[in-house]
Amino acid sequence: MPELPDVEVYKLLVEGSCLNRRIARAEVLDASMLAGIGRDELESALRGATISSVRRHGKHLFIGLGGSAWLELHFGMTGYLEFFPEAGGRTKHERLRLDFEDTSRLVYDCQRKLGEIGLIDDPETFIRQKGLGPDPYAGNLDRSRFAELVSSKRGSIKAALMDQSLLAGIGNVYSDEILLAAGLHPKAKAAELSQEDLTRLYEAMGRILSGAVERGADPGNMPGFLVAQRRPEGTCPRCGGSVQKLTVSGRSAYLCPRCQG
DNA sequence: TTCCATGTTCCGCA
DNA sequence: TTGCGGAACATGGA
Repeated sequence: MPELPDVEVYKLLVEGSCLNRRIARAEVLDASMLAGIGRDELESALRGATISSVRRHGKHLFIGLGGSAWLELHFGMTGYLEFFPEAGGRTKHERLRLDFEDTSRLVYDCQRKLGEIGLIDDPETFIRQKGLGPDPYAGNLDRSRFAELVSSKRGSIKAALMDQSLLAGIGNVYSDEILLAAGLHPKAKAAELSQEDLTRLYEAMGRILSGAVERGADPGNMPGFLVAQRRPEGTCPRCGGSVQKLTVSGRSAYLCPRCQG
């Protein structure tokens, strides 16, 4: 589920397990996922590099390779990272494998291949070129700026939250979580929200994103969240009522009609 | 077999 | 100009 909280968890994983490790061997297992670089070029850029830092903006992860190069990862709908302390760890749909000198291994897996693997010089430039909006995690975006951005959109509030050029990192699942926590209907017009609505929304966003990261963004370990109820017969984690499914701006939206009337 | 899926991008149409 | 619906991408589970 690679939205902001998931990618933040991957960032913490790489920071906790790969920092200062030197890559002995890099293997691209599916070159069709590479963006703007060839297999040989990427593998040789990775080989011998030491992981020096990790950054995240929205749904993008940037792994510093020392010097001025960064490995850039996007996870599409099905991508994830897994770290293996021992040699030989495998996952089902490996697309990139980094073997460190101490035989530990980091695998990028992406079943549906809708993600992206790239090599960039500078995250700031990349973010600008992609046209990504500010990242709303952990106080990176203040309330008044958030209100200004959201109010500037003409469409639904759900579409606004998911617009990566407005705010980077919120996708379909977390937009639903945030709207339930704020008690706002996904089809409400962004530009028509009151200051009180915007404040509730901002605070709900902060709580949901931080809460999800604290729980490892694991749907099986997120009591009080809507994520496990995205199904027929799902019940609202706040009031116990039935969850409703709608299509909003082309995506499936789950909501509680009672809490989000 | 058909429908659906956490993302992004492009096209046509309001 | 903005936004929406639909399709495409690639793959697999229900």
